[in-house]
Amino acid sequence: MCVDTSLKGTLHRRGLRMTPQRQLVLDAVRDLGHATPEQVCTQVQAVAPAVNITTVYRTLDLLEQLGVVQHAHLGHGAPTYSEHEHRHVHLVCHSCGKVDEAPTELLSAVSERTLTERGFRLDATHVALSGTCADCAARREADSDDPDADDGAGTTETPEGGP
Amino acid sequence: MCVDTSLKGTLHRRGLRMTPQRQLVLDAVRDLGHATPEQVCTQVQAVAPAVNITTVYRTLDLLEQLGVVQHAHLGHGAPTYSEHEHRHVHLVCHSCGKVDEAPTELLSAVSERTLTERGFRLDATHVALSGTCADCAARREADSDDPDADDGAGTTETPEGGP
DNA sequence: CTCCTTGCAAATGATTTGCAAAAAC
DNA sequence: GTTTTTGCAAATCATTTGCAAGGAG
Repeated sequence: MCVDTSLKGTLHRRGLRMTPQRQLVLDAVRDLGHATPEQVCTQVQAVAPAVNITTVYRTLDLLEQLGVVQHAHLGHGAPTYSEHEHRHVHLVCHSCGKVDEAPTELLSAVSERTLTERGFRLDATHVALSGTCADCAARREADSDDPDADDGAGTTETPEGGP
Repeated sequence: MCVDTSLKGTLHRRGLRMTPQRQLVLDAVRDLGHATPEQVCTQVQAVAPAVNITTVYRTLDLLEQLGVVQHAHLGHGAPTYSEHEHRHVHLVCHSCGKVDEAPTELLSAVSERTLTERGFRLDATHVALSGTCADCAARREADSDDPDADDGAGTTETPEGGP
């Protein structure tokens, strides 16, 4: 093997240092699949309570620069981190917040089209597709035909029609 | 039958009141196409400097509940608001931050597929597709063609504007 | 006149930064 | 021993909230 894929090797090649915190953060990201910095921190602190959230933020940043992890924006505020190898498209339900994953090839046709028509190179892994998951769609349909009651602030009525 | 589409009418139907601030915020959203609360605020304050950003946030929230505007998450932190009628898919360059728009039908095939395969109802208007725009792709290619290994750690380049 | 809205200031929540102590090499 | 990393606390940024004054119906 010419290329050392271990975290230690990747760090050393850049003159950076291996620390338990860095390994823990990477483990947490791998473990959680896709997680916010806070979730990663919680996971890390389950093993090493002394680890500060600041370190988690810094380490996630570093690991991303190293190409070991990547982040995606799921719609609301929090970015989520996952392994760089673990490429997928996120499907986020904006009703219940559930995050599902789909293969990146789901968007390959779209990707081709944006490239051809606009020269826009779509990055499927950073994409979060918003919508309503099956469960929530069923719940809504059963409840009433309310096409877009976002957070149900008390108003049951939405007079908007089609264009 | 005759649905009053004016802001005043929409408000009155709910027992809410028409104010100059509300009209200004709506005008700004329409004017800007897709804008963050801060950008909306700046636009509004160009006409009425006394309007507070708090009011802008509250008004955008209200207008969204009324179905008059909607927000989309473009990837980084700031949500952007646009008219509900003005439905489009956002194409965000995560290198230069430029926002382009595409017709929603760009995702119709994907939408159908997620619905059939998973019961997931895609909301194309809340979607922001991330990628690299034509200009930035050209710039990168000229620099060096390294599509997968997103190094950039030691280089002078900062791919994301950063908060 | 009554209740909705606004503006201000302070609270909140997430992320960042400066710096001295601790750890890695 | 030298340089990188960490932990803490304070700073920052965007957004929200409480409350009294102001404005719409």
